[in-house]
Amino acid sequence: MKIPPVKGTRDFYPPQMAVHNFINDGWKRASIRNGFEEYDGPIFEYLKMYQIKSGDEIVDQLFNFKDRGDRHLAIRPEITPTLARMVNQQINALSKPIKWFSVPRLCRAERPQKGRLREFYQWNIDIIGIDDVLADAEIIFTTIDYLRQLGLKPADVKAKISSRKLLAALLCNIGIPEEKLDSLYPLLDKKAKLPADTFEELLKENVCDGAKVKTILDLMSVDSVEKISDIINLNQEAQAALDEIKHLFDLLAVMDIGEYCVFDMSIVRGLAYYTGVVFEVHDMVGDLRAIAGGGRYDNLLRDFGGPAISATGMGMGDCVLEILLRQRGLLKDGQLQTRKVEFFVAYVNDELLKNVLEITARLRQADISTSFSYKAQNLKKQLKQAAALNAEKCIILGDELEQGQIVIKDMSTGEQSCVDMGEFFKNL
RNA sequence: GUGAAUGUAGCUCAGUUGGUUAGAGCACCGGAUUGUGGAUCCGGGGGUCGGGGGUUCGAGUCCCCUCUUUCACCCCA
Repeated sequence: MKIPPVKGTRDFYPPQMAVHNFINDGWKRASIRNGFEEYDGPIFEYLKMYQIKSGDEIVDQLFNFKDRGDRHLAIRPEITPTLARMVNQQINALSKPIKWFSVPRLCRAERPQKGRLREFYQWNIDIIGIDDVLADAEIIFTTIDYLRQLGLKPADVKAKISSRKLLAALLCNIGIPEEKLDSLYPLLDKKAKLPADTFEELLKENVCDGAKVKTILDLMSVDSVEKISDIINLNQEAQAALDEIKHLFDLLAVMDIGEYCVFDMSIVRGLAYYTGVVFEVHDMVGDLRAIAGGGRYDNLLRDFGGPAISATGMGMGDCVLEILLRQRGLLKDGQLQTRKVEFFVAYVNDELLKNVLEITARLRQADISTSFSYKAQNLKKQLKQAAALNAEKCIILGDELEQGQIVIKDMSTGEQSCVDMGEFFKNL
């Protein structure tokens, strides 16, 4: 009986594994050079953990099950709750700020579509304990630092940045009641996705005031922080939020990623728990879903039973990223080697197999990758196999061995020389 | 969860209005007088045509159901 792979999962054959490692290694290097430490947690947690942050509706969006002790568990759909739990558990022992990263494998029980599978990897970086846009700037910088290092230019990707705090203050400023905000956010978040007239229609239904709708529409389409004060008179709270985001853009410019960053009021993020700066990284050419998203979530640790400590972070999945890199020609099939040995030991007859094994074992003990043929096929075959393994050099064992000599052949130049075996090992 | 499209060798696809033992390229394996590689040539293995049911003398081809994949919606942590 043939069993197919599960819907929305991927098999990583060596070439795909090479791609995965390429992405994963880049994430790790970017994290480390930006001063983050790696952590990880279990791949399943109590189901309840995910309900705290996302509500009960989340349950059928994730893989959940009961263990034999009747505990309701779920495979992690995100790692932020685990991070909150881990940090809370040792909050007094951890030196601040906490700058941690992780590349968890996550599962969500959704129907797969372009750039979204049911199992994927997501790079997460978080800074906990810094209530300053400087930390948000660090998060955005690290995100862009990685993308830029891959070869993506400002014309390819942009971080669209806004602020929940600013949005809330502005909406209150124009007279939207505070209790209405939570229902308004998901609608505003859809602005880019809906046709302009549909969006306006829905906004009218929600706000029921023509003048306010007009102001909101004007606000949502501003492309720079400066223009906001042209549209409405700012109260103190809104002014403070505005100054904060201005400051953030100053910092980003100083860090030399200004070209990659734009202010965009329509970035709202669906989730309720964001409290300050929010951002999404988007592809500027195609119509891919967001490459990365993040923001400040100052209440989350408290919601998980810890102290009120501010936090800000970012998540980037591997699916959209891979599509983007392929579209831009920054990742090509066959570009990444899956096979590579330094030495391939060839031999001309079966009596020499012992010598082959001896030499191979010695090289491997010296941490030099080495392979050989399991059959003493003709030399042509063996060199062909060596080439297929991307061997740098071949050692050829033949009659010369009687004088303690081996032939070393450089596979890229084709040059070969006869050397004394003792000398060879001495010079390794 | 809703809707649409798709499914023939490992991969990319041919397959005539239903008609004999279902084909190609690439890949894989093996050979071309056994001590020199990525080429070329020759040969080989491999498919219950996604699965099940139906119509028919006869189904890869037509009908129904189901599964997969893809795309969009919902959602997007």
